[in-house]
Amino acid sequence: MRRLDNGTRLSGIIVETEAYCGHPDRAAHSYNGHRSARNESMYGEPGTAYVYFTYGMHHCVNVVCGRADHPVAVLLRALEPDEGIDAMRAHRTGRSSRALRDRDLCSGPGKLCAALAIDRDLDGEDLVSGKRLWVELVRARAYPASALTNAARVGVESAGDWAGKPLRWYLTASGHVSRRGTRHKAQVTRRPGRGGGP
DNA sequence: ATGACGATTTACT
DNA sequence: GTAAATCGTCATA
Repeated sequence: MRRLDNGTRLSGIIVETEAYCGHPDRAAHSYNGHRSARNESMYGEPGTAYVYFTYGMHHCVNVVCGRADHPVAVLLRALEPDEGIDAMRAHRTGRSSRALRDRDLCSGPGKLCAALAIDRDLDGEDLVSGKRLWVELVRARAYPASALTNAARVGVESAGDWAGKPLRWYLTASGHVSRRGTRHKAQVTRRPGRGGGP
């Protein structure tokens, strides 16, 4: 993923994602066909950015993957910082003067948005041909399916049957994923289906 | 108009 | 481990 922020280039390799599967997915903002000004971009063309604001202080960014009017999207949960690391650190440094390590800059959906200066102003951006924020295929051959871990999504405990579905994907060996150091339920490494995986 | 609640992060015990 | 921070959105009145 790359960002051009007032002339500063910020980029990172996507190492963790989660899928949100539209109408039937109780954890998705588009559950049961919910549609409002907030999530309108989920109903856009595939490749559209869906950026939302949550908990009164954080932004999260998704890549819309379903056809127009099919509100399916993939949440970007972590990046391995690449370009513009100093600028990312500056964006992430809040009150604490303690310097963050590289692996803490983008290891969460809210963190990566702060690091790349992503907010609602970028909601609806075309991530294929956008000039401010876009996704490129990089180093694709370096990661065989066996390098991926497939697990339950984070923060969707109240989503009933959908809470436990293995829709989170991350590079097993990456030191840049979210929730390091916390134990989670049994994870199953699987071969991704068509279009699956980060 | 009012109240509850987040696809989270951070600080603190 | 638990709790606070902080506000747009949505359901209810």
